Amino acid sequence: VDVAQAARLAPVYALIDGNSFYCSCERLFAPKLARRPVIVLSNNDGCAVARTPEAKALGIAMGAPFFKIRDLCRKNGVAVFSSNYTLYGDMSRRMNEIYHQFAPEVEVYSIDESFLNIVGLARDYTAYAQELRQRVLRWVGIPTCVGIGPTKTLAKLANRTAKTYPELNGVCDFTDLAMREKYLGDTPVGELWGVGRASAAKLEAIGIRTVGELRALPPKRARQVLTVVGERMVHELNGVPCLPLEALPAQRKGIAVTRSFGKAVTTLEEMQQAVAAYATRAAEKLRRHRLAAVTGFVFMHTHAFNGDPWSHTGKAVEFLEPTDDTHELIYAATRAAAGAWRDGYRYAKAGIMLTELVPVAQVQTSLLATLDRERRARLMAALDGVNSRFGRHTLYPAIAGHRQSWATKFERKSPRFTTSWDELPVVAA
DNA sequence: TCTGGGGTCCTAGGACCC
DNA sequence: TCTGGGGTCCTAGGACCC
Repeated sequence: VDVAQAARLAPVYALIDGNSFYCSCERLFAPKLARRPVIVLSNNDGCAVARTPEAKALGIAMGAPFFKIRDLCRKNGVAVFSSNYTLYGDMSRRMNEIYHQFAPEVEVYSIDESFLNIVGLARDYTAYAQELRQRVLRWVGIPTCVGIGPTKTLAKLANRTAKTYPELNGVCDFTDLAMREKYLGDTPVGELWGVGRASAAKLEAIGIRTVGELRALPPKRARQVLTVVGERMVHELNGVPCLPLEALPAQRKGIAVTRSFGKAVTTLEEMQQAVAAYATRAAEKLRRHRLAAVTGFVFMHTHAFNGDPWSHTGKAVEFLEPTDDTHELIYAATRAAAGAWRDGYRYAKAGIMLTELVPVAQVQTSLLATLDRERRARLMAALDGVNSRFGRHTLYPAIAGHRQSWATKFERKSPRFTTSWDELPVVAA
């Protein structure tokens, strides 16, 4: 294959994603669950965020609160897991390694979806995609589907089609006009990538219900109804690419660490402990991305669900110099938490959002700064080094707390089978 | 009498994605 | 008792600049 020549051709996008990805990761290490319904819960064991087809068939909706479906799950033998992001992240990394063997340009779109530009890499794109699926299944163990198209939007639709129609065997190619004719037209417009509830209602109001009808809309009209986003959509549906493959991730614009509490927080001391722990995590993320924060925001709020009085408060944080220093972030965040705190509420959630970020390499230092930045940076490097070698929570600031009464719930979490020596799977033979 | 044109930056809010 | 977290992009309007 002449990769340089292929790159000059109009792109052919392949979108590959894991089937019920989080559930498939759990099944991989629990083969007994192969035919049983499986769901994975959100943080704090709150809602169902991943379901196998067997679980969907029981009527478990995306986002269903777990306490409402607990009985249903027990009666039907549904295997229920907390989110295990370490495990899912590692499986995702392995899958993307394989994608790079199949295509020179790969865009990691989400933890379980990647776009590949496969133009010119095969005579028969469907066969190529099947080969890719087989290798991922054999080497990583995760079942996938692939959608192919001349634009990302069509590849997305093709992927959905591959999942919907079993006779396609997991691959659908929309560079093939006959395939588009056969499967595309009657798809409800709300299924389209980028059309949510609000846009679907606007389209409905002008009599557009299906993808086929939207495709026939004049682009200028689409712009009137759905701004430039709608205009791009119509072009993409007609095979004119407007969304390029982004192989290099763009610089992050914000970093957030926000969590629901496992148990309501009612004292400022606990709140500051939680906020310090979140600031610690935020600082780790900053350093991993080689970014420093200039401004941010600490917030806390109650839950209206159970009749608790409503309170949403927050306070800005600002740094004299951009920083990625854990202790500087903790100091600012705990002070902001004290400023935002109001007595007498049962807080259910808090977080820190860092909003203005600059690359560490471009930090403008202040004449007034008093910190010894170089020593601080060495300390942070040592901290990260220890935690990377011995596990994330080996070394942490005392204020972030050893006993965390408010800690987010993960009561049904599987082991980190592939990333922790203590949690390796045991095989009996 | 005649009163421009073109641009940036910031913010808030809405919408959407996985 | 129990309802997630972390992102991006677009628009409109105001302030400001030359």
